[in-house]
Amino acid sequence: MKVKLEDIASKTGYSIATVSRVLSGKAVGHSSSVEKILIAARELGYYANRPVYQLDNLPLEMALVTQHDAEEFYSCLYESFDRVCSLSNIQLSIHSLKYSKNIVSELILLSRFHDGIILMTPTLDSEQYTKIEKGIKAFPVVSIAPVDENVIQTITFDSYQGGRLAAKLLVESGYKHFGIITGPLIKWEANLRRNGYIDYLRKKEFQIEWEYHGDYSFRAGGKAFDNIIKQKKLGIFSSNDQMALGFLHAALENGATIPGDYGIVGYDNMPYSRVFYPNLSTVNTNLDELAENTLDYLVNIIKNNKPKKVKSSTTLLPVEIIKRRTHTYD
Amino acid sequence: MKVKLEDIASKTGYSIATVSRVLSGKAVGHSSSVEKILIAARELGYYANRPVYQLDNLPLEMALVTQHDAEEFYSCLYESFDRVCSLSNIQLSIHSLKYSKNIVSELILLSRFHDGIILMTPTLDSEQYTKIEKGIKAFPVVSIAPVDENVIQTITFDSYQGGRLAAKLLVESGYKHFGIITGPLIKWEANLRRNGYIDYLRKKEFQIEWEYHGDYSFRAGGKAFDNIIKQKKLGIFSSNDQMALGFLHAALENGATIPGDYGIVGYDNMPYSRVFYPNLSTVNTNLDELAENTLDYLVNIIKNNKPKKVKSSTTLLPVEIIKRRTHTYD
DNA sequence: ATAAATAATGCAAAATATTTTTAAATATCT
DNA sequence: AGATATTTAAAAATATTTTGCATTATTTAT
Repeated sequence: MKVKLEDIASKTGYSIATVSRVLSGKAVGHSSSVEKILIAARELGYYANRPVYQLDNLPLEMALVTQHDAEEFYSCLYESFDRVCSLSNIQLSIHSLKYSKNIVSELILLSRFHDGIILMTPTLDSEQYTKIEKGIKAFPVVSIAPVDENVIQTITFDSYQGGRLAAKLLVESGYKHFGIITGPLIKWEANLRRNGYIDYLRKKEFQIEWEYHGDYSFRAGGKAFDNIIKQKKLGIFSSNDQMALGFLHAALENGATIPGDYGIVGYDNMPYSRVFYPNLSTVNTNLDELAENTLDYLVNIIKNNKPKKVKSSTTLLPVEIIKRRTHTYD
Repeated sequence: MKVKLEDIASKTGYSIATVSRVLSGKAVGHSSSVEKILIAARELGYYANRPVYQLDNLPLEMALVTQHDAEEFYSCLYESFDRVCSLSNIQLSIHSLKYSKNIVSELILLSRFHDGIILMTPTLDSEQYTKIEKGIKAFPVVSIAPVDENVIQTITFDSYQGGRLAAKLLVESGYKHFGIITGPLIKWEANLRRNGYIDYLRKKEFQIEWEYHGDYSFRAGGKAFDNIIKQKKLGIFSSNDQMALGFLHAALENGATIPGDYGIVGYDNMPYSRVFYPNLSTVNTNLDELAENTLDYLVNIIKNNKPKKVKSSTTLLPVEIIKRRTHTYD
């Protein structure tokens, strides 16, 4: 059912005339009724054929769009966004487009019912982002996954630096031979992490001697171990914690010792990496910071009604290395 | 901006008149235009002031409402629902009301923009469910968390039976003394799991000698260990895997052996419980089955336009025990 | 404390916006 | 070719929003 002024009137107890005046910004003073009516209109999901007069403290509605997987990472990501939103009077909804046939048209639909969209869709390339950008025009969007070209405003972690830090830690620990378990290379951040790792090693005149392409799953970590070269003491960087733990698990099951036979550094610093035995050394990303930055950016665009910049830019949030038990060269 | 027939007309290329006839169900034959127009209306989010004529294969929009936490469980739950929805032409969105001040009014808002709602809000009591029921009237809703009284149609796992199965396993393994790490007792399923456990033990003329009230977090499991009675060989049931793993972790860190000093059985059969060392014995819940049952129920109500039953009922899905490494009496 | 000014509100008429219907044109099928 | 189905443009019917005016409430000035 369509929402009418009548609905807002009966919800608030004012007349239709008053509601009309408030919504069109023609109310003279600033009685509490203005706020009441505007909030009620929001709550009921009122859509007029002209922009409705807005107040600063009205709740915003944001959509977090992902390609969901049964990984701890997503729980943590959602938890951060949920909490940060609750502190900023933002209503968050989460939408997975993992199985979507037509991402652009779904995003356009989402843009009708939200004030802003946060994209966490790492498999999209710049061509698809361009289509999205065209489809939703001036609508406030920000991506929290890196892209190959700068089509959409992006706020994301410095994956390249993360790869470098992992390499640095393993080199400084004393490793001379190196391997990597990558994420799916269709995801741009998996490439960045890999490049950072390889580039640092190259600068130190090392190179990777073993590489396994995983899919971020625990199981892939185990498969990586089945595939490992057994002759050398390898320092290994895994593109996420889950694969690192899978590797660790398989290694221990098969009688290998870590650290000792292998050193391993993960990425994400997920809760379980702290408690899995031996505790995983990893690259920490501060999801709260990501959520705060992202939401601040969107809120700023929305409230100040700024047009989006013509040239999009990328903000890289710093990551840090967490030294635990699995990186040393014993 | 409000969606008008004109928008649908220009999107589909038909005239406003045709769109009007299709939407009001007055189209005579069944040309492909009927479907095209109805789908476009859906995609654009058209809301009329009268019910719009529906087709069987139109996508439905469902809201999964949770009280989100950074636990693996939620990733798994969402993954199941996301996958099952994609197979049934359902658009899923996820909403956390963890920090919501007014759950009822938010659900009413959600009901305006969705065809059905799935509630996973274990902290609500029957009084609050009654308010929800009244607020959304005949709108299709189903709860996947148990409630103390049957206010809303519920499809959930047999938590009580899960507690019984855990007790049975520990008794059959040879334990004579028992403990429990409960979930937050404000959540009804935590009570059911506890009751099932205690009732089975009582029937076998045992009783719990140690109890710790946790909050489902990993950390709570560790705290439970700090609190444990050290004199006896205890069989312990933890209300979820995460606390069981926290207990296990703390036990190993402190030199206890499991199984040996303690036997422990978890609940949920989360991915990590399979790989944590020693592998956790636990109660398995089939989330896919839950998603399928829940969505089937809602789709049936929506498509057949059935009025909801006056008396709500509860469907309990069976759970099964998974015997791994932590329940034996060595 | 009282009068004057200003603000808030509702009713109902007027103005708009949106949808439905009518009548005619065009396409498709037999 | 004739019958039927589909579609449209424009008129008619509805629905929704805005506005003028009167009334009441609140604030400000004296």
